[in-house]
Amino acid sequence: MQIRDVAESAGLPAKTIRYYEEIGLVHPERRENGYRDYSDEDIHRLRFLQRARGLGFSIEDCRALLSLYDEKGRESADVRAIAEAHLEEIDRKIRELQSLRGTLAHLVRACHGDDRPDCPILDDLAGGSQ
Amino acid sequence: MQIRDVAESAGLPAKTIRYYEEIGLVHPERRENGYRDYSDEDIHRLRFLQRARGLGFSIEDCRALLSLYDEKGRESADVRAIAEAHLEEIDRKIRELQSLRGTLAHLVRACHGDDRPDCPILDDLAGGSQ
DNA sequence: GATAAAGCCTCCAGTCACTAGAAGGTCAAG
DNA sequence: CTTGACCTTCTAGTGACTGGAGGCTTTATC
Repeated sequence: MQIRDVAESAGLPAKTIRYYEEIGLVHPERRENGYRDYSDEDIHRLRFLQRARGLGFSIEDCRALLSLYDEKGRESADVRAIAEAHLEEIDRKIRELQSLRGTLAHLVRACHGDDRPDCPILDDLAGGSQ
Repeated sequence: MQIRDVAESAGLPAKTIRYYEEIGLVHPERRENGYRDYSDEDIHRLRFLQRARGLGFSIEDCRALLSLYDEKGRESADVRAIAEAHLEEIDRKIRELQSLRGTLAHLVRACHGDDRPDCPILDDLAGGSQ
């Protein structure tokens, strides 16, 4: 299968697929004319990547997950550890964003938002916690 | 004031302060020896940047906010518009992360996480929604 | 006065995960 | 035989820094 069809079937842009090859996540064959030729196995790996990236795993996480996937005798605990670390990271980000949201929402509420120049948002940014 | 002290007083690494100059957010004077010399005004702007970046505003948002800050006759509505757009962006990110969290937490719960090789996390990544 | 350490300068390269675009080869249809 | 849609490689750009090399200047110590 050539790159265009793989792109459609895996839900990834062709550029991205070439990039994944460059960093060693897939290794498609080449035809005589130099075109990439993807096996079912390659397509499978690309779908795996598409899903894992969609869940926010980093490329390095994906590399680790793929190698665990290749490994027949792996322990599910290893996979779970990666997923749990990622979950914690997500929780940390959510908490951070929520706290940020609180501060900003407070400032937006305080600003009258009309044609007058005085603005609590700028005032806070300029010297808030001094 | 020279860069080291500014860095401490604004809570930004010296490298970052030089970078902000490179992209035109501050314009410190130079001494005879070529060292940067920051005025109170410069330091003020850098603190402003540190706070705004801390609230997650992009550099371009910061540039806009600073120019509104400089502008005596600005309308607070302009500032509020930037802040509100940013708030929506934050809300969008929080929602996305929460949905992602749900999916991932579900997978982690389903995985027994022991020394056996079968693993619902990998199974899902490999062929989840087909 | 000599020297060493700390601090300043510029410039280049790297980060992450792509993405855009240029220049050129290949293939199928009309 | 030409057109147009593919494919290839290569380089450079994104955002917001960060690290490091190589080379001044200043400050502290002997």
